[in-house]
Parts: sequence; C-alpha cells; structure tokens
Amino acid sequence: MLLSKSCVYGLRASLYLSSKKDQEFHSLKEISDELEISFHFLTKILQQLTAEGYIESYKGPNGGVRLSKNGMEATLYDLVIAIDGPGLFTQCALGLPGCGLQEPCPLHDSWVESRKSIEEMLQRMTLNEIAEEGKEKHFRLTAEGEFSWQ
Amino acid sequence: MLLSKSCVYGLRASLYLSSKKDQEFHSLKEISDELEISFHFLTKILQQLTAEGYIESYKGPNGGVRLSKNGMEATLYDLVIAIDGPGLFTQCALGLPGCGLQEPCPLHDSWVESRKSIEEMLQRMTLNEIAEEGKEKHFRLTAEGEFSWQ
DNA sequence: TATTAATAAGATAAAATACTCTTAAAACAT
DNA sequence: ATGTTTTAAGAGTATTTTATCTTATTAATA
Repeated sequence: MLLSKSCVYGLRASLYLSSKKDQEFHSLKEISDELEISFHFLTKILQQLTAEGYIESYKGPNGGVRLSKNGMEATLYDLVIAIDGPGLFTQCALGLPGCGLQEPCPLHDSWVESRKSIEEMLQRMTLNEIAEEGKEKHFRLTAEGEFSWQ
Repeated sequence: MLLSKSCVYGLRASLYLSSKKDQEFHSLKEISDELEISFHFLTKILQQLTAEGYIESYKGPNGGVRLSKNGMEATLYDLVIAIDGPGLFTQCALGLPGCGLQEPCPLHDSWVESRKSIEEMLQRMTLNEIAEEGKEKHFRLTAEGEFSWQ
C-alpha cells in the first residue's frame, strides 16, 4: 500500500473537516461515526496533526476539532509527511540506501518519475481548494458513499 | 512504503539471478550472502516465486535456484503481483471500496495516473532486458553497491 | 459548584509483517 | 549405502502497525 492506514484516516478526517465550510468544531465522535474509523485510533492520529499545527482542538462540551488556517492552506502532501514521514518521497523503490544518480538501482530513473507524479497528486491543491471542488463533484470520502459536501 | 520488504527482497533476488547469464543454479546461501538478506526469510519468498513458476529449484549438493524461461520473460510487475498481490494496482489511494469513475474520491483521477506510471515502471522491461541494460549501466542491487553484473 | 461532554495521553491488546529455528525431503558425491 | 549439501515446509519468535481500554484534563452549562 502507498499510504499507511493511519495516514489514510488522517487524510480522510482532514478532508471531512475541510468539507465543513463553517468554522465550527466537530467532535471526534461525529467524525469517527461518519467516516467509520475507530474513535480512539482516530484520536491518536488527529493529535499528531494538532501537534503539527494543521488542526485546532477545543476541549469540553461542544468541543472538537477544526482545521487551522495552516491546515486549510496545507496540501495532502504536508499531511502525509506529518503522519507517515518523508520516506515515500525520498527513499529508493528497492530500499537501497546508496541509490542515486551515480549508482542507480534498476528502478531509479522510473521511480523518480513515478514519485514526482505521486508528489504532484498530493501537492496539486490545498484542503481549501479540494473542498471547493468537492462541492461540485461530490467527492467520495466513505466506503458507502453516503457522505455529502456542504 | 510502496512495496513490502518481502517483495523488495524477491525482486532483488530475481534481478540477481537475471544478472547471471549462465543457466546454472545458484544456492540460496550465495544469494542471501551477496544481497545481505536473511537466508530463511529469502527461502520463503523464493518458494512463492517457485510455486508461481518464475523460478526453478534443484535440491541437493550443487543445487540452488535459477530463473525459469517464464521468469526470464517476466516483468517486475509480475513478481510484485506474485508476492504482494494486485492491491497496489487496483485499490483506491484512500482505500475506499466503491471509489471509481462515477463516485471518485478526491484523489481518484490523479491516482489512476500515478498508478499507471508505477505500472509502466514495473512493466517496461523483462528480467532478461533489465539484465542486458545492467551489464552496461552496472545497476545497484545492494546497499553498499559492491555487486557487479556479469 | 457539580455534572457532563469533550480532547489528551498512557497502557494494553490484537493483528499483520518480518524474521528465525527446526526438521524433513531430495539428490549428488564418495 | 552413507553422508553431505541443498531446498521445502512448518512452527515459533520479534517487531511494527493497528486498535482498544482506561484515566486524566479541560471547559461549558445547569
């Protein structure tokens, strides 16, 4: 798999938040229910994104999480780095430490290309921009697809 | 990571075998030593490739493994499918089962592109063809790079 | 101020992946 | 024939990832 489950959960939750145009806090219970992600597990992942400043949280009744200004301007690439680390974008496809232009593995050149393609996929738009497009195209965020962008 | 460790080990071992132009059997000990892969673990992985018909094995003294005719004409794509399964090439980047053209996730279109790029990387050449190129370009197959194509 | 609803954080458990060890089976060599 | 070298296969261990459970902390509201 390209991204870890943690990472995918983090992206989907962030996209969920971006889909809510209001600036309100949404509880983790709501998010985990809507996206069908384990509540406690999601908690952990969003704590990472909170620590990185992409998400703001508020405790107590009516508390929850929302995207920070930084978060709204962040790309999925930023979130992937925050959760999975930069490995996907820096490492050799065969995991060979010294691999590079001078002494490439058989996949090196092609992988640099493919990797760029993946980077572009994740960097093309900010969460805000994806949310805009989501309103038109009604992007899927759940398995069943019973989710609707506001 | 794109490919599992098992898969990477399997690819490297297959490339190693392809680099030996002779039709001789090479012992797993030799391969695991040269590529610095755990002997027993490599055994398991190559057994899968043997079961799939990409590798031929021979027991007893002077025994070992070599690429079958099928194996020499196989691409890295075939080997990845044999070890990791087809998931990488069929699944949604966000792991959403129903994702497709009609109800795409935010990454769908781009991911179809990136995925194609990865597929092309793995399908571009057969092991035989990579071996040819390897002789010219001395592709790296180890961390240290003290490996040489024959 | 007490209760309640929410996140934060740590400890634990389960599952998947990665790796190791042991024994069996095959086939060559002497 | 016997011993040795090799792959084959199964069981077992370790590590990492994923998931759950429990307790603490925060803040609104009644």
